[in-house]
Amino acid sequence: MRAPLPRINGDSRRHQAAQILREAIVTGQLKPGDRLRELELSEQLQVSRGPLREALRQLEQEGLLISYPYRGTEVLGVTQEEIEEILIPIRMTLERFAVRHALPTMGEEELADLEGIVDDMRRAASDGDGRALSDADIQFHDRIIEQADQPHCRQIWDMIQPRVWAYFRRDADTHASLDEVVAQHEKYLEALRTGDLETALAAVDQHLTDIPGS
Amino acid sequence: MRAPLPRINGDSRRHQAAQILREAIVTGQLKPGDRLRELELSEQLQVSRGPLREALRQLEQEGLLISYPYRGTEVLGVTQEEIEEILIPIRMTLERFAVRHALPTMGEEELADLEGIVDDMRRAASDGDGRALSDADIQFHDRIIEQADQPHCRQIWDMIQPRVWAYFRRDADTHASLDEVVAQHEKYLEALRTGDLETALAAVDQHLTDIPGS
DNA sequence: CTATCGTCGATTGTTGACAATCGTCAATGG
DNA sequence: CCATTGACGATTGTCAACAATCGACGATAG
Repeated sequence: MRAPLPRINGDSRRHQAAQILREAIVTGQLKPGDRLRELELSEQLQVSRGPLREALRQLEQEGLLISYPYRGTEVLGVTQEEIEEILIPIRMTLERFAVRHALPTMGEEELADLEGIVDDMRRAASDGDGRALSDADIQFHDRIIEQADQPHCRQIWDMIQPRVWAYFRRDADTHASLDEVVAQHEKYLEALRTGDLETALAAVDQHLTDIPGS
Repeated sequence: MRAPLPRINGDSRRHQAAQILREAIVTGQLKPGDRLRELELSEQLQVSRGPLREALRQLEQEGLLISYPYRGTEVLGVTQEEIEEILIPIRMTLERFAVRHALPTMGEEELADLEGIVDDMRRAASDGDGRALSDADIQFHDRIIEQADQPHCRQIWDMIQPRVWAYFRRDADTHASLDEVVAQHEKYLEALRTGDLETALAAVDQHLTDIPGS
């Protein structure tokens, strides 16, 4: 038994549609207040309305859309206050929990994976590619959540993360400098390497306090 | 213009199906590990598979179900650790935020509404009706969240609350006494009546610390 | 002129049939 | 006897047609 080769296309149409729409909202192609019509979308995405509707419901639960019965679905915004007072604190709760569970199970292999992601971040930063940096950033934290292997933690994470991501990509151009983001993750990873829980948790707190969007 | 008379049946079939299944899971009629088949459910609920699937996706996002592609959907449990380390802290974040927003907008009318719910709780407690007490409890907190009128807060609340509810109704019979629950809410309501933010927030903290499930 | 009511187009809600995928188990070959 | 493979039944994934509902507009009565 070995790891399966990369799947041809393991994602259901629902999943694909959700991903495309999420991307469009997060990158600002779809702006808060824009109305979405199911028929139009299903034609553009080459997906029937069945799976599309399920995708819309999912994005609704992710806080990116809001729908009104018989009257359509529209893109929902997030305020800075909601980000700071709700979403970031929840992220902190989740990531602290995740680290507590992930840390004991992290061997050299897992740490090397994270190091690889940080390498990607370094490349992206030196290329000035904010988009690639952001992707790697998300991947870094995703990996930690994944490693914790706690279904509810993972599930709530998937619910919270898109809102934060959307906010920082469309409403807040005032990012930390690219290099700063890389440096922060290097520090975070180093704390994980010590294997000491308190050190790691302190790194989580500092990381999310300094650059809350990443 | 007056408030519309109670709707004949304003809920879509998706909503109805979701509500029935949520209730069944929360009350323990459906237990963790039980497998759900779409065709069977759609026959029992008299709903076609389309809306049913959307309902299943919603309950999946609420953390009550988990589904595996082409292999079915099953009821998901919650561990005590997840409740204590993730769900209760998140509830605390949400309810503190909600109180901060709701308090300034609470007039005599809103406080009287809450008082009415507490009356219901008193009745339920003296009847020994734990189910009615639980319903009123949820309604009490729902009302506060509603009053805050913050879409993301409300939306995440709806995501978190069913898990907590399910846990305390099926896994933890060790409740506080019925009268204790009533007394706690009386104290909470009184703190809201003062109109002082710090007093109210302290009440939230104490409330969720003492009887975290309510 | 104004308010009410009926009609209509647009859009979402629902359905049942069809297609794709998975796990199982028996047949086959070594 | 064991491993591999192929076919089968069960179940979910997808689709396109049909029904229900909403908001808007214009006709009509006062």
